[in-house]
Amino acid sequence: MKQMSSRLSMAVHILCLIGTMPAPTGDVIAGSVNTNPVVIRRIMRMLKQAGLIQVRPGVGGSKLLRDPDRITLLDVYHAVDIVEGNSMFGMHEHPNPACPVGRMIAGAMRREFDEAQRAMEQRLSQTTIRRLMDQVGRERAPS
Amino acid sequence: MKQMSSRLSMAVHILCLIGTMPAPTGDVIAGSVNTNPVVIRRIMRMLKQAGLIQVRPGVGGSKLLRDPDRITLLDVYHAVDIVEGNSMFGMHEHPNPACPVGRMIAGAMRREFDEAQRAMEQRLSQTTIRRLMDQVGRERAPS
DNA sequence: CCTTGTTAGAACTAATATGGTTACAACAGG
DNA sequence: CCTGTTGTAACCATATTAGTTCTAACAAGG
Repeated sequence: MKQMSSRLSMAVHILCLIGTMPAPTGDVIAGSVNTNPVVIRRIMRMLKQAGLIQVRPGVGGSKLLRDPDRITLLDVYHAVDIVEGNSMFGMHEHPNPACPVGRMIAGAMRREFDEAQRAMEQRLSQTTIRRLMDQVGRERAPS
Repeated sequence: MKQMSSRLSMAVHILCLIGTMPAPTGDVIAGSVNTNPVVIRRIMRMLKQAGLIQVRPGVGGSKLLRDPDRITLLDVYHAVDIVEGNSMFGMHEHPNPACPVGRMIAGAMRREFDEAQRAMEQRLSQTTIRRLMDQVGRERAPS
């Protein structure tokens, strides 16, 4: 299976940077993430639309619109990793309705997949950007 | 984000069919899943390699190699939905080591993503093929 | 032996998502 | 006005996916 887009990890990286540095520009962020500034801008637009950050056009610089204690990985996930229909599990769409198994299997599977996804999202919602910022700071100290 | 491959849902469908019908051929299965037989064979090869089913070449027909009580959705997931490095969360690969955040963020995120994935897999491991077969049978009865 | 129905799999295609890149417009402050 | 920045469209190379065509191998019945 294909991995999830790395947009989520880049977005978390971006938020941690904005929470740590004073108003970094897109180019500075791109330098830390190590990618093209346009890629950063694309993701920052999604974070903006989700109400997580504010960006000053023209003059540059961005800041968090919410306390990092109140931004969870699930918030970021929803902001940047939108899946059609909100279900990450792809399903074959036209099982044969003439077959009893074909007719009933889709609904039964959907329920199980939804539960599995809910478990993942519940875990993501328990980690905040603050927590990651703290980890970065702590590991940095001993040097 | 792109949805996961529908191989997982097709594989579950296949296993439920094999557990329900007596030795269905690939074409019959393809009829119920409503796709090309080669797609079915591709998935069945993975299920074979995982030791979940046995297929009789030439003469046709397949059967489960394990009691459906002992096949979980996680088993099927592992059989067909292999992700490189076993991590479903893609991460940007070269954060700038010259930046404190860039240097430390990858490990911190990896831990959180792994936990989220574990939560999902744990939930998948709690549902068996038998359970889905039963649901199909039960819902079919009232007709 | 040979016909038939099947599994096995290589090779190819169209559609789609993705990260990256270039180019240019809009904007704000000195 | 000049400069550095954000905003965005357009395009590209790559990879995954489900699907398709085609051919070979195989096993059983006649």
